[in-house]
Amino acid sequence: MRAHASVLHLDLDAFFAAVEQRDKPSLRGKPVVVGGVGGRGVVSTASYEARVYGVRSAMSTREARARCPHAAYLSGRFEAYRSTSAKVMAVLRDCSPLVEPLSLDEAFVDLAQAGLPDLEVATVTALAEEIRARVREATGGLTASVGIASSKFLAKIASDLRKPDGLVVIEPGTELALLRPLHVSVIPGVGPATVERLRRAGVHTVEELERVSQDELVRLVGKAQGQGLFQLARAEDDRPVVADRETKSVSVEGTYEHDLTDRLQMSAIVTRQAGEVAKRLRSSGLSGRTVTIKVRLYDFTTLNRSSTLPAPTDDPATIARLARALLEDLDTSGGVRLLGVGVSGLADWIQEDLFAATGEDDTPDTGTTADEPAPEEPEQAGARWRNATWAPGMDVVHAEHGRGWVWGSGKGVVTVRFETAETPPGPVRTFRADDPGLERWRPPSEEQPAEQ
DNA sequence: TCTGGGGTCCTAGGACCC
DNA sequence: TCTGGGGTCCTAGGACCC
Repeated sequence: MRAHASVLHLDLDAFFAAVEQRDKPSLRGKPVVVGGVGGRGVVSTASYEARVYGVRSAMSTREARARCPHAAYLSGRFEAYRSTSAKVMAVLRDCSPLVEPLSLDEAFVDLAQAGLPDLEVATVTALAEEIRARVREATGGLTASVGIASSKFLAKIASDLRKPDGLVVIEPGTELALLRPLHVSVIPGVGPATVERLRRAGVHTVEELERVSQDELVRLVGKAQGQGLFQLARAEDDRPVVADRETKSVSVEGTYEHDLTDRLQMSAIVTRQAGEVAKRLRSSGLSGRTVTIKVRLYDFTTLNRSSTLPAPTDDPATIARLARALLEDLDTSGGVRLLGVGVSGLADWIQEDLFAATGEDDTPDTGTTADEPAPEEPEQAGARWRNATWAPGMDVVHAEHGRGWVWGSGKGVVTVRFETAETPPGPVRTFRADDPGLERWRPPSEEQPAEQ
């Protein structure tokens, strides 16, 4: 917690719906619901006119239609939201270099970096009003709610207190008085499951939370969350505003109007999704080692299966093969309502960079000869199959080879075998890592069926 | 024919290594 | 022929956020 109220949190009001009303004047003043419009859709954003009828985010669109049949139901135009968001973020970055976007419609701004003459309440209030006016101007009339306080935690709570189109500055020294009477659910990270656990322990308000020992909180909700709650209940929060947070994963998923039962169709879907993930990875200059599929069964049971490669990839065929192989191992006979593919373990370098760094000599430069024991850490360049991703220091090789994969492992030795997504692994062969035969090895590809 | 899509973070168990 | 402790990586699931 800082001595001054110098953390600002900005939240655009009913953002997606507000963009639609801005761009389509006939929708202004009327209930607008943005979200999935199909039979299994949910509400993403409801305009304030729709909220009057009890329509809320995350509600099924079916229920929203029952509550407010005359609303306009729109599936959303994310390009418009992205470009509008970019204008808002530009306004914020113009005020302070330290801006942390949380989503398209939310961001923290560190006012201690804004170059203000001081951080008194009157000064930051004037800046906040200026920001709100500039956001309105830059976006063609969108309103924002702003909170300013001595920490991220309190700034976020403050921006929620006077929605929509509100501004709340929590004066330093008054934080606990404001916080104590509030319900624990105002604390970010406290959702339905945590509310229920705390309720059973007789805890409803922040004031009651403050009376629980740290050990007891850890027992109730786990180590990380328990320690976090113990601090937040005392308004203790020193988390810095962080610009440029790195992407950790990229994923694509889809829920289908009717449960899927056809394995071939599912296979085709994850192949397409893998392609979309790869495209987005490439457009961001990213690649990742772990491929995950997500499968939601007919009964809403959700399964994740993942597999980690020895080196990052952004190759659609590699991601698709792995995703299909993971799908093969699941029993989907009861029907599948959702399928998804994701890549995590991201690096901002890709295979080619790794390769370039390890050298491309035709003859691996190794200090060992054939009759010396293999070194613990092989120093020669990796095997050079097409798209190979093995390099010195790595203990597994993974490479694309013709119509299948080569897998192998070892320290000083490399064990290789050939497989495709559709066939079991072929015979195993072992080479010393510096054996030139490794370079010449070819899979028994003629025996392998072609990939679909 | 309840229950999206894109994310982040945490927990827990097992494998493996030293 | 008994039995460690710590650290890291991987996998699976769950809570939560917008």
